[in-house]
Order: sequence, then C-alpha cells, then structure tokens
Amino acid sequence: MFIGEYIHTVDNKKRLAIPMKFRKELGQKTVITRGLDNCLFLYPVKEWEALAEKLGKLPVGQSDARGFSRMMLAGAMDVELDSLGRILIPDYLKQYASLGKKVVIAGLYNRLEIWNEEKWQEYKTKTLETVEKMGEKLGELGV
Amino acid sequence: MFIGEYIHTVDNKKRLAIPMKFRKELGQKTVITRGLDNCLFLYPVKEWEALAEKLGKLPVGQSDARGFSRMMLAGAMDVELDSLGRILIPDYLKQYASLGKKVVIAGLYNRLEIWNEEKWQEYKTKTLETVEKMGEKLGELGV
DNA sequence: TTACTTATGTTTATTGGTGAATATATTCAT
DNA sequence: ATGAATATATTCACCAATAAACATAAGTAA
Repeated sequence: MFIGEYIHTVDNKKRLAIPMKFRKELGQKTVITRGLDNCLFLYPVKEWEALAEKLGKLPVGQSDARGFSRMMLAGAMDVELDSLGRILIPDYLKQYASLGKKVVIAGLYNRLEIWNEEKWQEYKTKTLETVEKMGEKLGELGV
Repeated sequence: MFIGEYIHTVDNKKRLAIPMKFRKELGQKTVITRGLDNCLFLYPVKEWEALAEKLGKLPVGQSDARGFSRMMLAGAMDVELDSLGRILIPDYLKQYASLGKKVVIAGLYNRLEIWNEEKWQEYKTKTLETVEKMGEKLGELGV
C-alpha cells in the first residue's frame, strides 16, 4: 500500500528519483500514464494490467468512456527504474502535467501520483477546505 | 483503549516521544494522518489498514471521492517508534496541524490525537462551554 | 568519419533521518 | 523531605538518501 507525499526534483535529463520507501513495492517495471486533475499516475505493471483490462472493456458506444480510456491507454508508457531508482519521464507527459523542477510524488494505495509542486499545494488547500464537511463521510467509513 | 492527555515537546529534528502509557498498546508500527479540526491522528497499523482499504476502493471517477482519498492516503505516513519511543513527524503534517514545540497527545479510544498545545486549550474551553447542550445529544445516542 | 546531440551510467557532496548517550524532570517509596 | 527509579528532553555523531555534477556511450546529421 502506497501512502505519504514527497517532494523530489527532476534533473535536467528529465529523470525523477522515486522515493526509497516506494521502490520495493513498485518493482522495477512500471507504467506511467496521464492521470486525472493534471497529474500523472504511476503503476506497478501488475496493477496496470488489471486496470488496462477494465479500460479495454468499457463500452465503445459511450463517448466519454471512449475518451477516458483513450487518454489513459494511449497516454501510457512503460518505464523502468534505473540503478538509482530513477524513471525517465516522456516529454508529452511532462508537458501534460506541467512538471517543473520540483514535483510531488504521492502514494495513493495502489498507485503513485506525480504532481507539479505548486499545483499540488493549490489542490491541497482547495480540497482541505471542503474536507471538513466531508467528515460525515468519515463516519460512513467507520472512522 | 487510549485515554488521557499529555503535553510533550517536539525536538529540533521533528521527533516526538509518545507517552509511555500508550506505547504498548500502540505497537511499534503506526500510521499518522491528517485528522479533523487541524489535529493529527495516530493509529496502530491494524486500525489503519482497515480504514485504508475502504479509502482505496472509493471510485476514482468521482472528483470529491478522489480528493478525499488523496487527502487521507497521501496525507498518511507510516512511522515507527524508535528505541526511545519517538516518532518522526513529516513536514507537511507538522504544518497542517501547525505544531510548535509544545504539543498535546490525547488518547481517544482507538487512536491518539496530536494537537498544537494552544489550539487544544482553545478547543477545550470552547467545547466545554457547549458541553451541557451536547448532553442532550448524548442522550439521543444512548449514553 | 567527424562533430554534435541525446540518452544512459557513475561519482561525489549535501542534506536530513537515525541511533545512542547524557542531562533534566517527574514520580513514588521510604 | 530525601533519594531511587523511571520517564522525558536534549545533544551529538553517524549513516543513508537524494541532488547535482560529471563521464561515457550511442545515435544522428553533415
């Protein structure tokens, strides 16, 4: 299970070191793809395969399902961690998530998310404002 | 069952000693997360895992469910008690709860809460004022 | 081929997490 | 009250993770 958030830097060769804590569970072979809210998703291959299968089975008739799976599938790229635990981020994904030097790597259960650092901070403040109201949901979850 | 409140200090390496009384029940491996009312929650791993599983299964498609699980999962961090019973508090959580040097550690049945000391005092006085009224609600809940 | 660019791999330095030791405070029993 | 025992606070020193710089290899175009 991936949890926690880290700030790392992308070097001038577009490489990003994955936090030590995530490496073991992530494995060497991973898949990176366009995520929701302008971030990138990074999956261990196994998780990805399961997800891809689901995406492939979405009804071709519905245009938004089509759009969603196109974005995820066509946007995907397999990347390997090198000897120092770094991945190479493809240009089009780097652009998509408007990644600069500082990025946030967040653990979200079965995937990692990669964010532009400022965007992440914005998103967080915005979301935290409403999260107290969501406290009710916590109750439903048995917290 | 965790009960009672303690005032402890965070050292300059952002470490916080857990009160001796809580250590045995808490265990070595714990998870610290964003809590409600700007405090932090500290769970024994088992308690956390049950919660995390529910969070992990929330639908990725819905934006507020996404926001919620991002805050809870990415906001969480597993921390181990070191040989002196201390935990390391990540920067972003320290900020979130605006922790200074003095913090309050309170036992709340199945979790601990970590508060900024002044905020805790404020919260307490504020809450004690209204506690009489709350009595009625308690009745409704069968206490 | 040669120069040049891009990708990949390695080395070094700095930062910050980790562990141990000492000092201070608190509690309890005499 | 006094001292012993236990708990907490603080400090110092070490090690590991990350970031940056450097070096090598591979590919591309003139």
